[in-house]
Amino acid sequence: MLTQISSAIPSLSPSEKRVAEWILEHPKEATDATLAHIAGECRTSEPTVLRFCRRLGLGGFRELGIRLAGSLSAPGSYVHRDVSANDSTSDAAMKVMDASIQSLVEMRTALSGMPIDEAARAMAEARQIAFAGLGASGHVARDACHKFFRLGIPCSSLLDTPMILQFASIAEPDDVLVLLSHTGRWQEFEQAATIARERGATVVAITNPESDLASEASILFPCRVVEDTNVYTPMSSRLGQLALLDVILVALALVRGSAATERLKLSKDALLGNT
Amino acid sequence: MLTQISSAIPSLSPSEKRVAEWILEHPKEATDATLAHIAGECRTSEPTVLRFCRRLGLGGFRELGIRLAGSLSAPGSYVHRDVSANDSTSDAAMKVMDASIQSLVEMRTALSGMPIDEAARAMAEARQIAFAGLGASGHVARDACHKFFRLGIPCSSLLDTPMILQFASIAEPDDVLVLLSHTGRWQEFEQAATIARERGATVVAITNPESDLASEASILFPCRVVEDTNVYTPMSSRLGQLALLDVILVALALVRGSAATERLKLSKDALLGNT
DNA sequence: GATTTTCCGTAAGTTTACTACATATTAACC
DNA sequence: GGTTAATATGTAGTAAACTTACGGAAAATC
Repeated sequence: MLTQISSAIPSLSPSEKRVAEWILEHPKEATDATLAHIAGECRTSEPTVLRFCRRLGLGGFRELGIRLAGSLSAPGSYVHRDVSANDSTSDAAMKVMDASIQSLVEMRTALSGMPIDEAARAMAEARQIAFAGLGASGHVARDACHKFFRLGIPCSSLLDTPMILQFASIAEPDDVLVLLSHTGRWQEFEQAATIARERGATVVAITNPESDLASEASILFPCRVVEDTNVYTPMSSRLGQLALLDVILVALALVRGSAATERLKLSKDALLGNT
Repeated sequence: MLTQISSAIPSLSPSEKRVAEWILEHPKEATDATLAHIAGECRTSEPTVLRFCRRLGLGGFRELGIRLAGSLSAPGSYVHRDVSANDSTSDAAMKVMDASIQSLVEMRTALSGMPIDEAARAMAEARQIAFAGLGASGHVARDACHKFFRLGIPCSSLLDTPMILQFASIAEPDDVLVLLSHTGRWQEFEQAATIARERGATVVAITNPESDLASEASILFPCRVVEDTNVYTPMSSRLGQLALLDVILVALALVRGSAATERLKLSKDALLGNT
């Protein structure tokens, strides 16, 4: 918002410019200021201030305060900043946490465009679900397997390419194969997806939407990879994937209704006070 | 602000409670809503809404919108609200993500009180590191093992109690044993910690600070468990643990300096464009 | 069962945001 | 250089918003 204002300054009329500058200098004060107050401070009239708001694409003056307050408390919160070798440990720690939080926040906003319902419905009727992933994604697959298993659905995790291909070639129409891959560049994944679909199974892909794998999937969860140029930065996108699977799990539990809920409860009770 | 509202609910009168709940359910809408609109939605009168604002320590209604807008884009805007059976899928999805983000944010603030430096130094000089965890924590252990291994340090993951005890009983002074347990109530963990310490090894515990295990550890990372009463809510604290291990990893890399960095880079290059 | 306290809504008052119109100022063009 | 068009700015008014004051109802207390 503040940057938006400053970039709009050149195209503003003289008195509107004064308004813009005053707001940039006193953003805090501007949030709860009244139209008359700002007009007075800028030695101009109320309609001018209002016109200034309109020119920014705002609906009215009230919206200015809201938007201003929003971008005021947001500033730089959880931006992804690279860790450098001469950071103190606590600086680095904060940066890593920020990056992780950031990736979850991004995942959250991306959620609205994802076929969660579709996936949940497909899984609800599945005979079995297999989660496939290599390397870091393998851990996610294993974790997912463990979680979905608690709903009472037969699950397995496939952690190497031969296993994945084998599963695909014996898949049946009511099986669901979930493929986890950050870039989607392993050719074997694409192959497995094709084979499994030919056999009528549902293929869910959690991967880069531009990859070949993505185009082969029945249901696609697009997850863009953040280019990690920095060596210190760990794969925080992995956290996003884990959270995404949590989301799908809960959606599935909702679709399946009371039976699933009951199973979740039982497995939770069995552990009560442990792990 | 949102957390402030939800924590104030018990001390509110019935109709004010309705206002609070409506705002928590429609925080976005509430930012630019008018007094009359909220009153209508909650089937109450305008003064009631205003009194609600005052009770929160706000100067007036206008301030509510501002503060709300602020905390919506701010760090702590992700309140933990339980998923209920009649939530829509997308509502539930958002709630799950919010809970996950929330747990990371909490972890972030807790970070300052954690012995990251100490752990990193101990690990930097270690002959080997073992990560132990059961169930869900087992996945975290395996994940950690995989990550730390990339620094060039011999690592192993211990996923059942016999293995953990065995490791403890053959541990050597420059070994590091990392014990992962949400509640810290498994007695075997406590035993393992005692044995390993007797043999001179360093025991790092990531667990509930009130547990017996916590008191046996050489280095303690206190992680409080959120009492998950709701069946739908998955263990989002697991994400916090994963992120914490990322943090320790980076700290370790910083302590070890260029050699470790180089190894990280190599293992990343080997995967370039994959996984 | 009476009395006090708290809660809530009606109605009035005041401020605030917004609109319509009029005037000044600048820019363009003949 | 004067006239016209266009834009920029201000004034006045209006409708809607926020706030206050007061009175009645419900709940709690004695």
